[in-house]
Amino acid sequence: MVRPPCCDKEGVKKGPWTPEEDITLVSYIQEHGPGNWRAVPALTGLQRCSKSCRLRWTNYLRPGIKRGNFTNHEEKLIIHLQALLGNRWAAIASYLPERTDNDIKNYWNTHLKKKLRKDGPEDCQLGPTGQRSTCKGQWEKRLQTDINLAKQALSEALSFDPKPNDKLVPNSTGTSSIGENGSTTQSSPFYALTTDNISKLLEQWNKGSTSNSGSSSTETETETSGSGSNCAMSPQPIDSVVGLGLNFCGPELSMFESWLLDESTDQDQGQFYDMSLDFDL
DNA sequence: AAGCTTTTCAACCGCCGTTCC
DNA sequence: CGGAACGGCGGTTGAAAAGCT
Repeated sequence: MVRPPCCDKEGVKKGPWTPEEDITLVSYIQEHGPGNWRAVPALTGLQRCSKSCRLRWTNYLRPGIKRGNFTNHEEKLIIHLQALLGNRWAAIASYLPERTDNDIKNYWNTHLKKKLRKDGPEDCQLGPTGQRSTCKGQWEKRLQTDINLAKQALSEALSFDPKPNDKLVPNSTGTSSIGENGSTTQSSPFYALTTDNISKLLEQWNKGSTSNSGSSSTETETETSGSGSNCAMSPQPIDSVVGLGLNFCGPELSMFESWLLDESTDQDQGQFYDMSLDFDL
């Protein structure tokens, strides 16, 4: 049985929001806070469905949203995160608190996809095993495949006992972590890629790039400190990189970190692919 | 200047997982 | 426990703006 659309009622307005509607919604949320969206239309008198209200708030009216051009830094962050997480825009957006998932999604679809396609021939020449593959798939999709492979492998290797001298630093989820300086604290060839670790990586990168990335002269990275509140990479728990709680026993951190953070990713991507298949479990 | 095409992005749609009753 | 409702997410659409001829 197919549930009828939530807004499939008479008298429910669709289309662009008017300033008056925005004011009504903002006033309500200022008073009651966001949440309980189903009550919003009734309590505000807005002729909108609850979903529409929530969307308008989260994508447009919510304070702290940065609009306008994406900085070079943000762009690279999105590209890296998209490669890691796939089209999980909400997860990606959790690393760019000033951007909405919708914004990031739009930016990806309108700018970055095109950009990557343009750069495609180089990016897509080598597949994970080094052989040529079609550019159509794009390297980030193959990465996802690799992650899935790793997930499968991990489930088979659950009984794997770390060697005593594997200096993995367990975190709350029982996986390893990155040291405070952002570098790996262990020399083990295995490194558990967790949300926590990515957060730290990105945090490091953020710090580093604020001082040296400034390739975009029109918009500096200092924008991110504008609000000062939640613009630090909030490690708001996103789903594990590979979802489903997989702790990705992937390539050595230094390699992965290079791949993730390096400005020129081409070379490292290839290396990363090679490595992703090297740890044959 | 006008008409056509392309690009952008706000908003909608539908699915899915979670919560509530 | 099961069904309904809700909230959240990703994909898609379409109107407006921008660019091009």
